[in-house]
Amino acid sequence: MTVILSYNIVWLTKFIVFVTLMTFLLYYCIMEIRFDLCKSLCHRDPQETELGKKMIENSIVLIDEIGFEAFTFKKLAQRIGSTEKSIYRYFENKHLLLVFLTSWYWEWVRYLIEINIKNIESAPKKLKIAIANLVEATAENPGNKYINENLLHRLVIQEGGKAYHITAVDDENKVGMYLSYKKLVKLVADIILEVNPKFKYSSSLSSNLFEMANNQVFFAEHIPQLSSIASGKKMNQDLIDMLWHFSGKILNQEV
Amino acid sequence: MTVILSYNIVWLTKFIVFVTLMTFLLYYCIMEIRFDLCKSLCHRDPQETELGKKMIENSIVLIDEIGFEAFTFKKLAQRIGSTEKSIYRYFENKHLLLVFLTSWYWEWVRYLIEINIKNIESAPKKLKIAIANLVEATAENPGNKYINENLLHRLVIQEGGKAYHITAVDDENKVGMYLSYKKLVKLVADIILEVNPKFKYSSSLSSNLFEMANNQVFFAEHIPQLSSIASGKKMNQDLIDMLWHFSGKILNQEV
DNA sequence: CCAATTATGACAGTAATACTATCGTATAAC
DNA sequence: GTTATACGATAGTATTACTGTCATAATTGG
Repeated sequence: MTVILSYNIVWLTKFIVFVTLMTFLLYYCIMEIRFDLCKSLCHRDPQETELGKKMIENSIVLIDEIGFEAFTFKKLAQRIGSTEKSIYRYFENKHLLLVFLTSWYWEWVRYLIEINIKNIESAPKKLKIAIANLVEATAENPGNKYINENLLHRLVIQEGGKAYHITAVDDENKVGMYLSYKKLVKLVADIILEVNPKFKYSSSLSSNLFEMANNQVFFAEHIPQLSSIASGKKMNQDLIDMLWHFSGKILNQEV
Repeated sequence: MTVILSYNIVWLTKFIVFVTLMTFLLYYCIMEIRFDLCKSLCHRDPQETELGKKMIENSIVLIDEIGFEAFTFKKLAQRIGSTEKSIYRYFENKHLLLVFLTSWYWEWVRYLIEINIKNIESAPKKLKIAIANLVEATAENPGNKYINENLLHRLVIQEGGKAYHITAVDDENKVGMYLSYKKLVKLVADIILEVNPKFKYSSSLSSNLFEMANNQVFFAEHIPQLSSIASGKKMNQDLIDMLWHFSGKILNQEV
């Protein structure tokens, strides 16, 4: 009897170890959120290979460190112990890598907003959640093992506009390269219309919330005279309050 | 008597010709508005020489044609029949040329707003004029013989953000490179405070008016799903109406 | 009006950038 | 066990973003 019991305990232990390992494995999988981005963005999807993930992970760090202008595929290759050519097999050029990164970021923000408003009835509450998420897309839970959302957000604040402020903007738009941003802006524009169905400028207010949020953080941190928000611990909350104040006034919603 | 009269007529004619010529000369001088920009922006002030003016005039056209990324001093030199080296004697690099051009533009907008609100008493009217001027800085009167303000405005809409979205933003800010933009934002922020002295976010609303105006034009023309404004003949008026509507709501001013 | 200074053009040169091409090997797929 | 493919290694090219030198033209000062 004691022998059988001890056998059972051994198997139970083994089972528990197995379940724990599977949980970690599952967690590992969940921790690697993958987004279906526009096919034109890359030759090969970097989310599907180890090398590709290394490129994503380290390009974010490197661009954040030295800025997009100084960033080159050669430097990235050196950092991940690969070659320029291998990176070119994934991305046609560094500009498309930037569009990939910003698209991934906007997908991530949309994903966050969507899960957070899922069970919310009140439209103003939805808008409040959307604003909070677009300002602090990183704080709550890290969504990905190899993508540092905090850094990525900083990157989008610093370099995001360069993704579409280019000569070929019309061609790139035609093949759907800015779809992630458009879908996000539409999501929030629809919430805005829920709050005030008669409002004429839902798309402009929506896109301006995103642009203004990032811009005001940039100003607060680098050209403070251009912003009423001060950088520091309270910055994000102050920014959320301001965006919410503006939206409330514009949409005739008393808060 | 007739002889004396005819003599008088000859002198009168000469006088008229002289006055006309002087008027043209004066007009010529007025047509070349010069702004005192930050000394760090250029080695030699291009506004003071023929070659420098050629650089300004043609860099605007060239950047508008091929985009800032593809723009090089070599191409500009070829276009004006000069050499790379000569351009480097005026500007350290193409980035500083861009900062120079955008600064000139912001000085020009501030100049326009200031002369147009000079004799206005009502603060809301001042704000309305400011908004109209920041959207249509070009329409009324061309301010400069060698600078095409229309093109320059398009350039600022397309490439303006790149002037400060750089790694060295803090250093450049320290030496006063963005002073023109700061002064303009301050001018409008003060008008906003005149409209509503209790308003907490005057700087942010002011900078956002400028950023939003340019951004929404860019979206309207290139990624229309991101804007409620449609490109075309009515675009500018629609944009003015929207900015005025937003400002009015935010500042509790019924329009 | 001449001397001195300064601005420009002509030409050369360099390190880095933004790619493209070829080839051998390792690895995964069928 | 062959075949496809992914990757690394190496080489090469046109262009970019500058810097340096020198002769000449234009402007300024006395």
